[in-house]
Amino acid sequence: MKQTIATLLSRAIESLAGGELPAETAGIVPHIERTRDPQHGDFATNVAMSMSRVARKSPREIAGLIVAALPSSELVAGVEIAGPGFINFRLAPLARQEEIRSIHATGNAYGRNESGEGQQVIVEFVSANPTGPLHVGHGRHAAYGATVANLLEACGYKVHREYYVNDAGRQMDILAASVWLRYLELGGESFSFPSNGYRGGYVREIAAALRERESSRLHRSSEQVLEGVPADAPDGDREAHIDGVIANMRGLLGEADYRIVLDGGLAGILGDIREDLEQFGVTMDRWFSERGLTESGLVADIIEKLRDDGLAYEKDGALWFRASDFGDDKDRVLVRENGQTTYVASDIAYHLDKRRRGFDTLLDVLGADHHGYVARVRAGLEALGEPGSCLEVRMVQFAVLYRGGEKVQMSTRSGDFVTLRELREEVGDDAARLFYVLRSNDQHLDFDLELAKSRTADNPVYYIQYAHARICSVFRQLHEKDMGWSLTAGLAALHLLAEEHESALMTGLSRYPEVVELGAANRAPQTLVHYLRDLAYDFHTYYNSHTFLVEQDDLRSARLALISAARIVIRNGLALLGVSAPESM
RNA sequence: GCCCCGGUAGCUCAGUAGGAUAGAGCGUCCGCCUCCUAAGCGGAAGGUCGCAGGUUCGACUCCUGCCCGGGGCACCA
Repeated sequence: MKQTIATLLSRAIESLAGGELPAETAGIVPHIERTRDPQHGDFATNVAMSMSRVARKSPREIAGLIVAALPSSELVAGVEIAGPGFINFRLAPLARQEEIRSIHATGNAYGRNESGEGQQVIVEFVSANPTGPLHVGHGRHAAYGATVANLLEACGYKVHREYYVNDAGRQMDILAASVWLRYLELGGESFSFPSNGYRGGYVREIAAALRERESSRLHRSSEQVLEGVPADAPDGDREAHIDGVIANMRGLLGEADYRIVLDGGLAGILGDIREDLEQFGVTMDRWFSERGLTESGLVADIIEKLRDDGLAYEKDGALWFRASDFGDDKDRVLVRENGQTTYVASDIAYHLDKRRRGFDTLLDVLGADHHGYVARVRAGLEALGEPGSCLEVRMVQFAVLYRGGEKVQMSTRSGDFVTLRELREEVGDDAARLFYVLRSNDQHLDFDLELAKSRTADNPVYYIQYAHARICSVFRQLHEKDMGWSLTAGLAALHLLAEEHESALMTGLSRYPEVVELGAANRAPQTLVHYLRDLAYDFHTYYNSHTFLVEQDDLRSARLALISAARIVIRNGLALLGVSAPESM
């Protein structure tokens, strides 16, 4: 619909450019928006005001020229110049009727568009360290990333969803040690568990599975494990303590068996995360292993390249990347004094790999606490000859759970944190998916558990779903009352729908494609949620003021054609959000 | 100290490239079920868009400074 107006305007401007308006105005793409006040019609453009400087004419004068040059259209009922130079368009009822026909004709594809022009975008999100189950913060990343990916896909982008698995580094060694120690406990050993180890119940489960597979083959005595290990906190140093345990473990088991324990822990946790996400409606196209990046030699390659290009230097026994030459605050270590590469090196290699796989846009969804990471990865990409602008980062602020006005405490220590799985079980997947994207990603989220569970109008999930269920219910009533209807007849009789509530609902429906496009362009799923709430409102008001199942055949069919169009749009919108559209509630 | 996010109605938040009289939900107050689901609908009250400058025909929106809240500034990831 908006497109129709855009086309008319462009034609008018083209015909004027080089004549009554300067030639430069030909290329101007008019900005068109919905009016806020119905008195101003349906759409408005400020194009006359924005070109007044170039055209050296007053906005109202330009508006007059454009309006005069506008091709006539049966979809536009009126055009007027208002205020400082707005051009307002009032749509003919036919335009809204055509949109309802279009909804029925395109069905599940209604709202999809090609604004993405087939650009390849990789959306990396969640990417939580595989050291334990996902918690509620990751849930927001999952819901946000998945919804943005869905929106982009609906706009014709080629989307790839990816989870970067940090399966290298010290925290994996700590995980391996934690699993092994629990395994030893199951074999009858007793000792105090390292304060720095992973204490969650899931570690015991993984240890039990390891026991199942390996029996007592990997058993060693606690004396052997703790031999020469510095004391743990509070008396000693917890880091030194766990490192000592890890070192002994590697020595006692040998590298192959050490790897068996570590991989068992990794596989157990990743399996859990994957299942959790899939049940949450979030499916990754690929789980990209950090370790694989090192093993393939890419990390070594980029380090060598940077060194060869003079973009890395030795200092204090480490190898530093000149990140500050590329806009970062300071230079970054690529290779530590101990010879190990850093996560910065892996991250740069990883993002270069994304580019090599052909992605135009690298969209990273990161926690607010990772914003410092952006400058160094971008610096790395630029140093390797890639445009820094290909990296787009969206921050997700923290989510805080509330239960009846009380903040729910979350602590990652001691393993009593609230997991995503617990949240999903408590409020349900639909409520969780929608609540997570209810607010802008830039905004801290207060997640009210009681509200998410409540079955009242306050709860946007139920409010929207209820509109869908109600429409389905009307069709069930239709059959119970033994009345009939015909979509063809209904679409032919749409001109009968002249009530205020009816045109409001039609206008609401016709906005959907614009909302999808805008939501994708701004990576802003909350736009879609707010829209669906408004649309549900338009429906509920209509429902309350008019009976659909009337005796008059053509009117009944027209109304049912309208509400079934609403059903299609609600269903499509909820699908993008990953929320179900129940037929009854 | 530097960097990132936020500050809009009592509360939680929207606000599309700078546009016309700043919106929604909740809460508060007043109404509506012999009728397709009251998980709903109608109405009312409620604002110095953190503060101060600047840019222009026009600023919640852009720029500068300041105040408040959250987060980050590792040879951890």
